[in-house]
Amino acid sequence: MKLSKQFPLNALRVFEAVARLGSFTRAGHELGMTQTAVSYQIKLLEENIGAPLFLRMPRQIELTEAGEHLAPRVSEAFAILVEAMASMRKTTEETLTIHSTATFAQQWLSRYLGSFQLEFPHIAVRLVTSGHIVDFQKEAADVAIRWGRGDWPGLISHRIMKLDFAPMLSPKLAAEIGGVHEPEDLLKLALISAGDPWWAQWFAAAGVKDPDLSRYPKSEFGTQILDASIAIAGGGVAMLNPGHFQDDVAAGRLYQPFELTGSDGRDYWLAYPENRRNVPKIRNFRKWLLEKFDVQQA
Amino acid sequence: MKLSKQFPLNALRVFEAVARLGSFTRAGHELGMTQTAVSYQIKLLEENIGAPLFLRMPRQIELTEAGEHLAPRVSEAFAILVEAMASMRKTTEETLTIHSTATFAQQWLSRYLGSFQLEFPHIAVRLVTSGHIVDFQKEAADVAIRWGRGDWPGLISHRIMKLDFAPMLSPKLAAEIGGVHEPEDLLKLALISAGDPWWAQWFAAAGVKDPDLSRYPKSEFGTQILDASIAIAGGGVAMLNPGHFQDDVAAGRLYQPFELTGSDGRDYWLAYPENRRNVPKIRNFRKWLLEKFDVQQA
DNA sequence: TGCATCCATAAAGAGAACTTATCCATGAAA
DNA sequence: TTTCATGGATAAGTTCTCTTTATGGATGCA
Repeated sequence: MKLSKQFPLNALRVFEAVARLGSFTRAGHELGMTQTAVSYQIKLLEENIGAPLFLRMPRQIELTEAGEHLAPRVSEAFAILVEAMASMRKTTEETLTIHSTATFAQQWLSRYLGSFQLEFPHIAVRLVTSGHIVDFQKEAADVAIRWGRGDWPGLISHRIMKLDFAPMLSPKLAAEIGGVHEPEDLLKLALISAGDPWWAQWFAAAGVKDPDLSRYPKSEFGTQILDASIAIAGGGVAMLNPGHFQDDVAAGRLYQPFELTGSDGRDYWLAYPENRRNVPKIRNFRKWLLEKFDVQQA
Repeated sequence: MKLSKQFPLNALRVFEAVARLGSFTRAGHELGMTQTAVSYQIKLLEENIGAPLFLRMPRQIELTEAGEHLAPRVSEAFAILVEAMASMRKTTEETLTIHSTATFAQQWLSRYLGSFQLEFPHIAVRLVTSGHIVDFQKEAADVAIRWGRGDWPGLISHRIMKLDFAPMLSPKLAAEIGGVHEPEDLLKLALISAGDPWWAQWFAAAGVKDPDLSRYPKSEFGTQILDASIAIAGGGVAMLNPGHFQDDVAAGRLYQPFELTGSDGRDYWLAYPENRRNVPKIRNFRKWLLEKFDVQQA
């Protein structure tokens, strides 16, 4: 179906109002234009069709046969458009799409999102976890939780969590080797995702010279969640973000032998497009999230 | 349902084309506008909705979830509008509404209209007979057959038949009184619609002095058809337009004793609004009608 | 590496649509 | 009957949306 540029959409909109209100003047009033403009549009439409749509009586107008035929179809079509646009606006206003790293989603969001829903029951949340960094141009995302340096152009970023890391293992495994007292003790155990640069960085910070990490398998699992699962199962020592695994530590599933944490200068950030900072659902989410992390807000 | 002036109808039209063709450039081409204009309209719509409708990939675009949701509704609505307008145009282009006097409709149009339908099979004819003079402003009429002086402002008028009149009666009735030889003979018979000024006018033209028409009943029947029926039934002499009753004369039902006809300067005219003279159905009807009456055409 | 394709942006221009001012016709009220 | 209020039509001038022109950036293809 082709809709040429000269299809009189505006005139039809005006016609709909006039047909419904039975008056040029009233229609103009509703549409926020003068009676003259209404008259002009109706004339345009009548010329386009080639037949009068209204009978001009002294102090009133009446639909002609043609107008009587056209009116219901026009209002039906416009009703569909209005309804479609309304539902569109509603869903975009009321569903918040969060892109997040898998780890953050699982270890943090999944636990606390409930309180957000309670606080903002009319906002539906769609949580999308993806490995790659979100491009707001290309994905229908409202906000993203990323890690990095927070210097993304066009985005507003709030640091929500320091991304530091420390070795963690199951208390049982630690006991098996008579406890972990010195950083070097860790080298007796399997290092999970040993290829991760965080290992070398942490050992360097701990003053361990030449830990020879090359003798461990180089496999990497990509998400801390997996590393953590292995560690909890006693499969070795994982390099994890303590902030994410406080619960497991508290429950005795994981044990962090050293306070020392490493950091590569990258942290967790909440980010969203600068030009959408005032969209209510985004503002609400930002406020809620930053409060949870006790971040000073502007 | 209210459709405010800023409801983005144009943008929706553009959106429909883009969604269907999958390209700003192609949509612009179809709509007869540049890619830039399409881009502008889509952006407008996206701002109005508050969510992107297309994912901008390097060399292609893709509907977002939102766009995917909106597109079918929009095309449905526009399909209804297009269909309604098309059927509207079609019926107004293809049905010709003729307003006519009852006499002309019955005595002339009803007999010859068939040949018009044969010649223009795609034009449907609606024939409306009405006593009052048609106001093209107030009635959905395309053409009118009227009698008068042809000097109606805003209308184009073609004289199609002289409106003259002559006494007519049934041959049988004429024989009963030994034939009608002199105008005075008519006064022996009942004069139908004797109050009609045409009687006085005709007798004056015939040189009959003081016919004393007041002794006849003053009843008038309004249409020549009725007068004619009475005359055919032998109920008296009627003052009729010979042009309308040629067939009855030929068939021996009526008899016109004198060649002399009266006229009050008013004739039958085909009339239609000046500004619609080039509407095809009107042009076709005018040509056909004037040919039937051998009228010189411009 | 160069060319073609496709969309985005900025600035300037065109033209449709709107407003102001005025008129006309009619019905109701004085 | 005259006057006033209502509702629409018309003409001319103006506004402002939409469009185009010009340009740039990104990507895929040869």
